[in-house]
Amino acid sequence: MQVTTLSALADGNRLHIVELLRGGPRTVGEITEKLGLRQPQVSKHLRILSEAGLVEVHAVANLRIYRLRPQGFEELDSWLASFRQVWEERFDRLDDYLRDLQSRRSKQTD
Amino acid sequence: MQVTTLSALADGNRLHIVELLRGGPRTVGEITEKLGLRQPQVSKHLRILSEAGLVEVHAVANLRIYRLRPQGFEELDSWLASFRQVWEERFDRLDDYLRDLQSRRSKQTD
DNA sequence: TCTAAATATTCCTTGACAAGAATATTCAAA
DNA sequence: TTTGAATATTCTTGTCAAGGAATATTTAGA
Repeated sequence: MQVTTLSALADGNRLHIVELLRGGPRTVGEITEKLGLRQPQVSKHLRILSEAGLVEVHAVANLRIYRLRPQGFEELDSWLASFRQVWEERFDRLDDYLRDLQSRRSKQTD
Repeated sequence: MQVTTLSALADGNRLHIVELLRGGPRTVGEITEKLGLRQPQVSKHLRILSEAGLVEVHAVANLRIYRLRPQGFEELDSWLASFRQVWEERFDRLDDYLRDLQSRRSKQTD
């Protein structure tokens, strides 16, 4: 799992941007207005999301239309999926671990 | 979606800890050894993961056994699921958006 | 060509966070 | 009860990232 993807999402404003874009493509100006931020900050956040592969741009005249980029979320999704499998198969291995621990300790005292 | 969850995961060392714990419960000492970090840093990282609800502790004597806490990942999982739905239903709404844009612009020139 | 709108970039300052070092706490065993 | 092992906490320092302000860039239209 890439840290850059998670770092990009680990910010309130960027999370808001992503959730706004879930409703469809948006212009920088629209995002700025909807979130009540200043335009330069929005551009900076979009750059970070873009470098993480989570959004992509489409230029029309002097407008920049941003939209989500599903591939950017895929890695995160399959990473989480791998955990789901672990939990379903052998959810709580604490008991096993405690037994192991017990036997290791009794060996020490041998 | 909680920022604290994502922030907790947005760190290389903590990601490693989580992936190590995917293999089952581990002691602070074991984590320290496996990751080649210093013990205090591991305790600090575990505290952050713990406060984010991603891991939980079980105390045995002077050992602390940490394990993953599935509920902590659930929110992230269902958040991602909500995106999956959006993509499957109406993946690329860029064309629609561009049409809207076009019509809005032509109205301006009227 | 000039202007205004939309967006990106740069520079600066401040706050948060990670690592290091030292120390405190808790527990089992002698 | 003292000691050593396992773990947590505190304090300090350096680094990085976010926001603010100012400015650059691009484009359509007059």
